[in-house]
Amino acid sequence: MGKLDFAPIADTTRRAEIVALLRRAILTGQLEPGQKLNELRIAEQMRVSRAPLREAMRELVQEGLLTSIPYAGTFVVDVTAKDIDDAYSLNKVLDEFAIELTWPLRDQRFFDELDRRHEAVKQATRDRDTTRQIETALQLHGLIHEWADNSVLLETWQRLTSRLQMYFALHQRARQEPVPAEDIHETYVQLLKGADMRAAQRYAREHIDLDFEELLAYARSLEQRAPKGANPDRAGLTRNRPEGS
Amino acid sequence: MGKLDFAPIADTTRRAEIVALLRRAILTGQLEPGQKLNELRIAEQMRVSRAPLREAMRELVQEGLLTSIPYAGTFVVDVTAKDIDDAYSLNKVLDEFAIELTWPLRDQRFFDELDRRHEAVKQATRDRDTTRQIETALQLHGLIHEWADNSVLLETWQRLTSRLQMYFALHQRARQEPVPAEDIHETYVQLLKGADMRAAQRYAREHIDLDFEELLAYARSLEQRAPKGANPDRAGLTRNRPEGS
DNA sequence: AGTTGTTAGATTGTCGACAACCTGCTTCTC
DNA sequence: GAGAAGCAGGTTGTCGACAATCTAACAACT
Repeated sequence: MGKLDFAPIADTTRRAEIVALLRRAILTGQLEPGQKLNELRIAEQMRVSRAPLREAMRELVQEGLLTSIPYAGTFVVDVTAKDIDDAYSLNKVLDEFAIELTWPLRDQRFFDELDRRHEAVKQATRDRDTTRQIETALQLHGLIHEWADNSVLLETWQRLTSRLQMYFALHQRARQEPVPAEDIHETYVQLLKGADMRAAQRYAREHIDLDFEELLAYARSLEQRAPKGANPDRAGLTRNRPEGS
Repeated sequence: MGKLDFAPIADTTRRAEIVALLRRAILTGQLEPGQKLNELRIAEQMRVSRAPLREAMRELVQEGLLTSIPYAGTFVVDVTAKDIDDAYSLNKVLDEFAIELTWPLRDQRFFDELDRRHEAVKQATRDRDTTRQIETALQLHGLIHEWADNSVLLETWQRLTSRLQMYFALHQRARQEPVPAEDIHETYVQLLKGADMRAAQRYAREHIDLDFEELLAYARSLEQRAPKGANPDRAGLTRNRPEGS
């Protein structure tokens, strides 16, 4: 018999598809931060009952892309400069850790995949497809986390990435010019192929800092403006776990 | 007017209470890893409809305490030695980062809270209340993450902690003797009060390693045994995000 | 005997309707 | 006119029932 590994079959539940749809809408900025999600309206648009939609929203709440206030509504999380700062500083730590874990595991397949993803970024850049540019760049950076063979690290990084991607999309959408952005990943890729792990870690920090400053400045400028109407009044990020006693 | 900070009102939705109930059941080991959760049965026991129960389960799936296989069921995540190893190694990195962030923010209130939590651990130890012992010890360790003023770090640590607490509870439950455990946190607390940040970071690593080795050995011994019946056949931790194209 | 098709039972996924709740407006009172 | 009480509309939370799917047991066939 042919010894072939079949991929697990796709999730064919409405819930899973709704999650994918909503996530994409949030990450690409089609749903703006702070915006309220009307269950009835969305359910009708998707031709779906509210039950699977609500379950999907619960998942995204836990994923950190939505916030929920009982009996008031579910909203797209709103971006604060501090959130971005927090996410980035943690991201640096995770990157350093990922490089450390990945380093001894690098092989030919790793280098090939690295090149492949790097090429995808360059392609998106040539196409001036900014959304895809963000997506591919994050996938390139994600390789070290996938390769590190630490499921908890990967999961954590993916959560972080979701939010970062949202911020990036928001940023891009605000700027008129679509960020041509030369190939700023070349050095990063080369260092990952090289022999000096410390150098790679150091560069990961500095490189990330680069486009980060710009993003942070933008976030700060956003907060100067008056809070928009759809803003939930006190919907901070403070998840209250009733853990007491 | 009296300037008084009122605590936010409690979540009075069934969903939130169900989440709390289930989480506690999982974290204390009342629900065993790999066990299947029958929706109808649980809903009847809680005198609740399946809708809020399912939403609650979706949250816990995203929280990493449950895994779901469409049309097959939702199960308590099963513990592998590798998971524990992964969680711990990441935890070390996070601890180091948390200490770094917290260090300049330490003040009298921090020290007071540190002592308070330390006292809680000692009390639980005197009471021989192993479950509470785990809970309070994790709360003591959590202080640096709460104090670090980085919401993303805190959230990440809480996710990690949930799973670690589950592992600990499983471990404790398996051992007959309830781990009297002297005051192994004394040095840790003293170092956090001291002036040498590096020393505190170093000790956090080593100290954690201490009880970790024992836990890891237990996890490995678990994997020697044949897989139990209620085990979902191929329910790996691979969350598949259909992100493609 | 081993494999394949069928069927009954149980469980999960989804739906439409009702109840609880919040919001804004109107009305009433002073 | 200002403020409180009450009503109407809309939205979220919950419920019970139905549809889709899986599992296991049994029958039929090679």
